[in-house]
Amino acid sequence: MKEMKPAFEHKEVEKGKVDFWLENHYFEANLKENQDKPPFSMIIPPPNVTGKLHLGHALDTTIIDIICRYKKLNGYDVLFLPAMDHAGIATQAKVEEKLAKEGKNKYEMGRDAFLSEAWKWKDEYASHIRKQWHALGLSMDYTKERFTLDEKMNKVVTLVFKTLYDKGLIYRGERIINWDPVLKTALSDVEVIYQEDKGKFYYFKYWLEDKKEYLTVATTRPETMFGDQAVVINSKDKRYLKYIGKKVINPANNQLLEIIADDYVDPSFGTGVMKCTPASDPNDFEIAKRHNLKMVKIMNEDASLNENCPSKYVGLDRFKARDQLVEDIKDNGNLIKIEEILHNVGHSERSHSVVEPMLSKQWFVKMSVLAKEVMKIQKSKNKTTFFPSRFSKIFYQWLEKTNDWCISRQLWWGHQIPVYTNKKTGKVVCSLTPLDKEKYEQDSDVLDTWFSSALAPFAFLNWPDKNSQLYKRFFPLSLMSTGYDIIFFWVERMAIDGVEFNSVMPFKEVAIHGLVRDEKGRKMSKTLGNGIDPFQVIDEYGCDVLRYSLSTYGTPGLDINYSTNKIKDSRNFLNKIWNASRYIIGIINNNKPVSATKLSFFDKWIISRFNDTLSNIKKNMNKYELGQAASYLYKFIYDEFCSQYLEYTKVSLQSENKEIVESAKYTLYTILKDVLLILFPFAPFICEEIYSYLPDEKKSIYEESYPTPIKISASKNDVELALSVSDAIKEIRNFKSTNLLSPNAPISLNIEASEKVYSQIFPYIQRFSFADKIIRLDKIDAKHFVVLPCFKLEMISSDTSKLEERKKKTIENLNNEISKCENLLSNKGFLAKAPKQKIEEEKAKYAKLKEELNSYLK
RNA sequence: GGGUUUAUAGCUCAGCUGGUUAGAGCGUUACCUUCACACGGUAGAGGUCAGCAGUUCGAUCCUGCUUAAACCCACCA
Repeated sequence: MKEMKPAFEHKEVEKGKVDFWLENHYFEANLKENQDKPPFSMIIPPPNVTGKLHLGHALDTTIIDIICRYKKLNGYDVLFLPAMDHAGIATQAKVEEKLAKEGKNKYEMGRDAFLSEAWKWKDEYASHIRKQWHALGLSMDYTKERFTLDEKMNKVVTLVFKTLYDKGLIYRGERIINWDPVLKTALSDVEVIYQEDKGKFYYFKYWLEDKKEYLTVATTRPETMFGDQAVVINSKDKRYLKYIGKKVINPANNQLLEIIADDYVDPSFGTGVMKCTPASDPNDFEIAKRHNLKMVKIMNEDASLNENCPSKYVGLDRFKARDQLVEDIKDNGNLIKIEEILHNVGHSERSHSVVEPMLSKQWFVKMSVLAKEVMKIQKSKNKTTFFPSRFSKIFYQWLEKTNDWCISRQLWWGHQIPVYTNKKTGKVVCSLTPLDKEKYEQDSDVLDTWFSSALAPFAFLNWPDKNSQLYKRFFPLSLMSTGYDIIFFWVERMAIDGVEFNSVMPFKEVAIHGLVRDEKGRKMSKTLGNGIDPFQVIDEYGCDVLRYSLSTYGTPGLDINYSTNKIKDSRNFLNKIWNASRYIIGIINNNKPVSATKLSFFDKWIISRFNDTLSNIKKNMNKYELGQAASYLYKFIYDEFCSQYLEYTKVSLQSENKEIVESAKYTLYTILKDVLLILFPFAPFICEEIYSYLPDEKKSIYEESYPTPIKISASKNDVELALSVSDAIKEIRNFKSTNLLSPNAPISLNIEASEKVYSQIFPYIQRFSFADKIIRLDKIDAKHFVVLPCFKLEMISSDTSKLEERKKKTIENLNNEISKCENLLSNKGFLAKAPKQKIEEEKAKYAKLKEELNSYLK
């Protein structure tokens, strides 16, 4: 028989475990032998194939893995499906970056050659990610891995696109979109991050034609003045009414602009006079539509100025052009002032460049129509439940006001839009299959990455094949677990497509978690250098420690401040379990105890504590309150099982009565095994390892099922006796400590108890008090003693001052409590209105306190 | 402007639909190299539950306001 090491050594424990689980198909769903089990399904939020997984991924996947393992132990046929996301923009940017280092350029290479480079990249990173999944101990069904850009997915995407297109829910239109001038693509609204930037507010003179008067117009983006088509005032703004219909000179290019009235303008903002640049601002665009203004684009794809601007500026970058123009206007005497301001500026989520609102022809999904269906379901009893519930509101409110979704991207890496234009006739066709390249030209754009990941809950289960085993058995998903940061990106869109194509929400429940931050609550970032690499934690402390520390120190929906402190705490805890197990396994000595005919009161006490703990843990696991569940487990294992029970069994194990010894062994063994099963979802490696040392058990802890309450009832007397002994030992230790006596200093004790009680408690008191003399009395006749539920204890000492203090304090506390009770019980309102049970409890408490106090005063 | 969250021990956080002597870990003090564990043990110290009102027999918990912090959405040129 192999021996357990004296400390938990993670590398040795983890070695070969994942392979062992894989070989035995423990991660696989939908196996024949599990067909009669109820299904439970989740998918991983597919990580981007752009690089290493970070701590956020580790948190996300650990939570899901814990839930899946828990469900599996509880008799479910669990599908935990792995997948990766092609991450259009992000991956293309990385591949381009890599090519640039090699001196290559995508335009020179051409689309096909570039895509083959991208696929190489994908293959490389996908294999990295798979290794990392294993390192994280994720029990996903690796035989069912999916990728958002594989061929099967392309068919689904095309079908979904065409269906929506035919229904008129996808359309092409020319509108102001968010343009990323670095990546040279359109972005959706959610891909734009607004942040408060320092900027300048420039005030210019717009002279009237007669050059006698001017209007003051302020702008933050002077370079857009080349696209100005009008100057706008509010029709109720008396200051400017007289100018309506007149013309002013654009100081940027000397063109005449008509002064028009539109109620969009806020008279109280700035000067109340606004310039209108229809092709560079969404609000100006709307005004222009109302007034039939021309829409002149003034920028190229890279946000340099185009030929619609004076030749001096053509080709200049927007910010250089801005400075140049301001200089030039200043030289002409038309600059009034420049104000420093803080304003919200949109940045690209990927390139971080300043987003340029720009007129552009793009593809859109009509969200309002689709969102309504989801809202309808969310108001019905078929709604998806959110944990914590407040996210349901956030989810719903977004649906209420979401704008159309810009889904086309000017990239190559992604699902190409299945729309073709007849080269001769110009007729536009959406087709499920590619059309003849001679006759048709396919739209060169690809779809937003989220367009495909939105289909994941059903597409990954082989939809549209509705007869597919996976789809039939596992859709809708039982639970979706993800961070609150991608509710809008992903959860909303999954709901929208899920409902449109399946008529039900694609997941029954959603559990939202927070983000991982550093110990001071700051975001982890490269620039701050405060990031923690999960794989370094695994290397140093082990996967179980990472998993335990990530999943148990947080509250659902709130951010977790992660620190080495938490890592070490987790390591210490797991080491504690390791050692307790080592101790128990040593006692068991390869003979599985089977009978419990003579349980001691401590055995019964720990069993009742275990049953309570189990019930609390289950309650919280079922609400996905992992931290809460783990804290019940921690308290039980550390304080009750290890610190107390394990110590107390040292008495019963030495008994000459074999039944008593066997019963203690039985209790130790049974609880150890059950505790391992409860801990297993959190820390699978160490639990599987310890389990392998248990005699006569199954091949793997994976073949066990979740613990049920241990069917041995403890009476109130057993529990009180256990608590009395615990308290007595604590009192003695406290006495020694406060008197600066060493813990094993001899002491003489008198105990007032019945013969029966005394015989039960004596061996415990003796062993843990190191008493050299204990005498049982019918009545303690001393000044200083301690009152316990089952007996009284007198510590004999030459210096009783500390005992006196202690007793005084105890009596004081009792008196405080008693007066609280008295106040409550004499309160007429309380007696009239409080629930009867509460009143009874309070009376009982009062009686007990009073009795205890009397015992001291007698 | 709209919305959400947070405020509990020196630090990081629990407190499970209102009644507890308000808890844990780290840190800290004293003691212990006791035969599972120094990645340990024992015993302590440490809290006006941000503030003010209200509801209630009773509020850390519910409501309102105030203060402080974080986040999300929308956005004014």
